[in-house]
Amino acid sequence: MEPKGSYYITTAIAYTSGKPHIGNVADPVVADAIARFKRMQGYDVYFQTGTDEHGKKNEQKAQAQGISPKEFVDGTAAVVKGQFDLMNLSYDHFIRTTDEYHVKEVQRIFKKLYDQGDIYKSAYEGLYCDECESFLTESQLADGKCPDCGREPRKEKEEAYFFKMSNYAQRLIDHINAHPDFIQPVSRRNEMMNNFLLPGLQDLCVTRTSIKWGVPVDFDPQHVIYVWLDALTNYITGIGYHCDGEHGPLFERYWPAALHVIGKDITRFHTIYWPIFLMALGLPLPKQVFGHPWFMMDGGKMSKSAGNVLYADDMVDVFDVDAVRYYVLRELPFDTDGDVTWESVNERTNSDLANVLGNLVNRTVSMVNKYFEGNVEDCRVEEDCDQDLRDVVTACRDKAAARMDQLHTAGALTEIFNLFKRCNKYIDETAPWKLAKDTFKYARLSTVLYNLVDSICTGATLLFPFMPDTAVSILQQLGTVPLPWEQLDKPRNYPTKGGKVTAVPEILFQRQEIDQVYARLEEKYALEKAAASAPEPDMESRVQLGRQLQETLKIGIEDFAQVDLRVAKVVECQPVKRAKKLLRLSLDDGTANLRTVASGIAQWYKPEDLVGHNVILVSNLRPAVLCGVESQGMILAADAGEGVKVIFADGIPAGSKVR
RNA sequence: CGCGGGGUGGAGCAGCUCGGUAGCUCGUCGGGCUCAUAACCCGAAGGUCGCAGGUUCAAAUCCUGCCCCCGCAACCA
Repeated sequence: MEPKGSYYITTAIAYTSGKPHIGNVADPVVADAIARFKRMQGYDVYFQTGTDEHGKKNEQKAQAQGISPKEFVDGTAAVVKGQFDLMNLSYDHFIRTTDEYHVKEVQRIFKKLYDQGDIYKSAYEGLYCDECESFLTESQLADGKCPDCGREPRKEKEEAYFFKMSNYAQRLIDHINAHPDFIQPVSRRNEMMNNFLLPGLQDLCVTRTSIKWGVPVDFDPQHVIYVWLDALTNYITGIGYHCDGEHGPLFERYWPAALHVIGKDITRFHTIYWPIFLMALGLPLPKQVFGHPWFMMDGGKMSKSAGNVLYADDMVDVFDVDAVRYYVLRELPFDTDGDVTWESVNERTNSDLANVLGNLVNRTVSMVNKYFEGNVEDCRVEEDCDQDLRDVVTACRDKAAARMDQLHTAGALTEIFNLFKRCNKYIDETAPWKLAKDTFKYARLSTVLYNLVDSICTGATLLFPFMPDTAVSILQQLGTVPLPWEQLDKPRNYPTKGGKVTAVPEILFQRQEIDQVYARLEEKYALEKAAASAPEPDMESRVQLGRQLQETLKIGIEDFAQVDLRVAKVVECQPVKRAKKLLRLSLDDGTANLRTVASGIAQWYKPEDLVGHNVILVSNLRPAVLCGVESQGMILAADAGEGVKVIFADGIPAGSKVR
């Protein structure tokens, strides 16, 4: 494949104040799909993401937890990285603004800009809240009071360094006018021009003295470099920029960046301040900045306080990584904010992934096995509709690429799914099951299945940048590997003789009813809540427990094997009359008959707490009569300090043997 | 008059830069098929394109006015 040049793509670095939600992982996911697509096309791609770790908020949160800021951000950076990795991101470098090389370089950049007169020392004047130790803007005020603590702010002056934006404003305006694609989508460009550039750019305050957790100005250490000069520069420090001009090889190879993918709220910083910083450093500007819109939930902005936050890991738990990636790439709107709901995620997963794609692969593999024992061969017995199918398939690559060039991941996915839909239609048109009834038509039948498998290979390869695991799984089932880019606009890439599909089709995405989705969520939240409320035993009790365990009689595996443990579902539950402690449970133990068990847990559980849950049953215990109830077994529970906790086995089918 | 974005069949969106048959997905209804994950394929119903004016042979699209919703603080892309 011919090399097509370098392509450096970055996401905004994530602020490490807590666990990122689905909106926060949206831009890395979009960037990942673009990066993977460009790689597939033969570009020399470098993909960087990371975390922004300095600032007051982290300082405060660390203090509240009684740990150092670094300890705090080490923890949250790991959480962020965990979520990113969960989403299967193919970044080449994960930068942290606390990385030493970054900190050092930020200091050098600051010094350089100061020495050349772009940064000057002055005083920041504004409303200051003593309680919160922070400056407030007019728009932040709630009834003239501090929005956090409700106190009256006072006028305050703070010594600070400023960046002289006016030096470069006109150059930037000219650049934006000369490069209409620089800011995407265009609506953002108008906003920047009308609001900030044309009215006259204010100088930007680039240091604070009220913050300690940050990069200190090395020649004036009571000043800490404020967020933008620290955070934005990650895009160059991460690939080895050096102020003295002795850049690392990556910098020479990849700068200027092809694309910064960011959320729309920080468009201003990426399309005004960042380009100006770069001009001041004498560096070329990134080619494009994409300020994507947001996911809304229930029509409002996602926020923890409103309780309408969706987290990637929850979504991955209920659906699947690739389903979540698909949803983000398919539904994250390009120009205006869009809603995300569990219903819509479920709908997309069912209709596009399970029905259209999953079922297509499934029925194709099944038919190849059923009619040809897994062997695919192109007998070239063609009919008219074959060419139409091929036209759609071979045109798909360039259509998808065109959409990707516009950064429309949704559009590209629509093109790819049109290919899969065309395949489903082709099956209907050719009706292989009818051909199979006539021995004379086997050559035609074979051709039809070949065309199908061949088409799906092309579709699956194109799908790879968006849903890597799924693409690979499909290709594996078809007994092949991803195709090279330059083959994708041609038919018959699948080996025309001797191709073989897997013997048993694998379900790619399982359909779920929305009730099941909610049930799984509730279960998950309940488990998390229980886990969070379970206190960790202290050291003393750990030692004591260790002694107890040593003293208990050792038994052999054969002894344990005599106990038959089974998962059973509680179908009914009521208190036992005349008994304070007993509940009478009716259990489905996987047999045709319900089993009655009396359990001494009435103090800790109400009947409705148990019904519908699965528990673990000792099924071969000799029956006993308790308070007039014949108990045919017992269920497992743990003495958990104050109370007793039943051991649930939800999600495991009734009757399963525990061992 | 702070700035910006939006209002298109039941739901969610595209179309608007460069006026000319109103498109997609889901849902609903009817039909087909049985290889397949109750799936797949075909067809139908359903829209005064927020309201009122204007420009034009022609406006969802351009212009003006008005109404409504949402961002521009905080945890947050």
